Amino acid sequence: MDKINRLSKLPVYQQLYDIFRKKIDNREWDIGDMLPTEKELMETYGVSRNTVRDVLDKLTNKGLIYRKRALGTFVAQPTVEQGLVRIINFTEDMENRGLTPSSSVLSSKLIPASLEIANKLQIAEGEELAYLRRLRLANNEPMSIEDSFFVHRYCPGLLSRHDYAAVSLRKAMADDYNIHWLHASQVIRAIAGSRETTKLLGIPTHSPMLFIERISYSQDDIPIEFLQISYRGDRYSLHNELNA
Amino acid sequence: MDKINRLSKLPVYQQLYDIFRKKIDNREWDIGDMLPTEKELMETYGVSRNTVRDVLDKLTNKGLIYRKRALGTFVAQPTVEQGLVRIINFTEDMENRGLTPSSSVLSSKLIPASLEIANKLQIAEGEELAYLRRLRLANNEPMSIEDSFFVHRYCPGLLSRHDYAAVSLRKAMADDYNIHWLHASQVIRAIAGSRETTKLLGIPTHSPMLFIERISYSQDDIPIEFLQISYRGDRYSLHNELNA
DNA sequence: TAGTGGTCTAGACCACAAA
DNA sequence: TTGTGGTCTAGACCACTAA
Repeated sequence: MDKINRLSKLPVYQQLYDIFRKKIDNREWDIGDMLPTEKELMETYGVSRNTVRDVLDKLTNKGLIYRKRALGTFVAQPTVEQGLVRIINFTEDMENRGLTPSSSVLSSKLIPASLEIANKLQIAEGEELAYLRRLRLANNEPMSIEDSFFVHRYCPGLLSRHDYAAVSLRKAMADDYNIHWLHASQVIRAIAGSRETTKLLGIPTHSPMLFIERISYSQDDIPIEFLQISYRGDRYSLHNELNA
Repeated sequence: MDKINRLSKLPVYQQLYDIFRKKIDNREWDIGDMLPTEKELMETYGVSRNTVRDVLDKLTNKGLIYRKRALGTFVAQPTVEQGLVRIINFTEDMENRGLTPSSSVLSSKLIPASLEIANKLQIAEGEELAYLRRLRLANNEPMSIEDSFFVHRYCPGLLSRHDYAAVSLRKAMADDYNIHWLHASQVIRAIAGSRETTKLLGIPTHSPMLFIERISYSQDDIPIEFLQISYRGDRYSLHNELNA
């Protein structure tokens, strides 16, 4: 049973957020279920209504729950558009789309940073980068080519630690180097696929591709990874919701 | 001078939000400026601190302001990524990018809904649509082709009311039919430009294009407009921020 | 030390949906 | 009518930054 620890350094609302978040992830509160009323939550956790509401507001903003006046608070259907809001990896992305992901490593080596990449990662030209090129598949059909560039100084030996056809880079960064992504900045474009890329994906030369470039920042707000993804235009699209 | 009207049907926080929003838009509170302290805002508008904070929280979530503990609250730099979060029109989008927008109308007529469009707009196949095709330019260079389809029943006579090379459709819908966009749902893809589209844009046939399809909903949550935009891949890209 | 935002409490009354 | 979430108040103490 989760309780609020008044002696913890974490604020009450943060602890409560984590508790609720876990219940939703566990399906203890399942999709469509009504949460306990605000009054019940106050009593269960011994906090004031404003604190409960503060937490529910945050979960509402994240799209995890929704409220119906006079009816209650409910667990929301997970949205599919998170690839444009939350950092998710290829595996999670494909599973959201009901596809089975797999990968193969095409290249894995240390290289010096080009001027362009050095600028994006705020490092010196020529600094050592860990470079990984992977082919991504969905239901065993090629979906995209991913080129990852890591500042090697922050994750020495990264490339030889795991087989990245099976292990997620995100997990390796977290477990081995205690680096967690805080946020990322990305640009989305349409390009004509290069001869090399289209050949790897088994599509005609110059086929249109959705091209994403992303810079990811660690919890200390340091840019660590530069990522280029070329998605097949015929298989991949992005969805999102806009507000007024 | 803006005051809170206690007799208004609008809640206090909503009025306060509108007041603050207007001050930011007017540059009365300019970018980087420190806002009055929470205490001052309480006194100026005669509301409690929680209400002030509630409003500042909402503005923070929208990215319009940011807070620095012990220092104050400040007006944020406008972000350029709003095209992936907020509904904005071509004019606003180009101005955000520092470009000068212009338009020309290529076609304007009533047509029956195809099955595909009828499904997206939740109407019967063959129902009358107002169709408008426009060429969009930035700094007098072609940027995109926009095809708009409106359910004509909700905006009879739309096409003959204004010259849509100059007047925004959004403004016409609001002023003439009292229809305001509540939200929209869109899909982003990379496609090869058709012979017709590329010719209109003055680029090689089959050039890659960023293709956006959007369904926009009125304040009553009724789908009113279906929009297809083909952006030149060499001139247009989307930026956004992701969180963990 | 003074002043800021960050967190939290204990109440109050209102608006809406369902029985 | 009952019970829900929506709005609002008045206060308290804490944590951080700058002088």
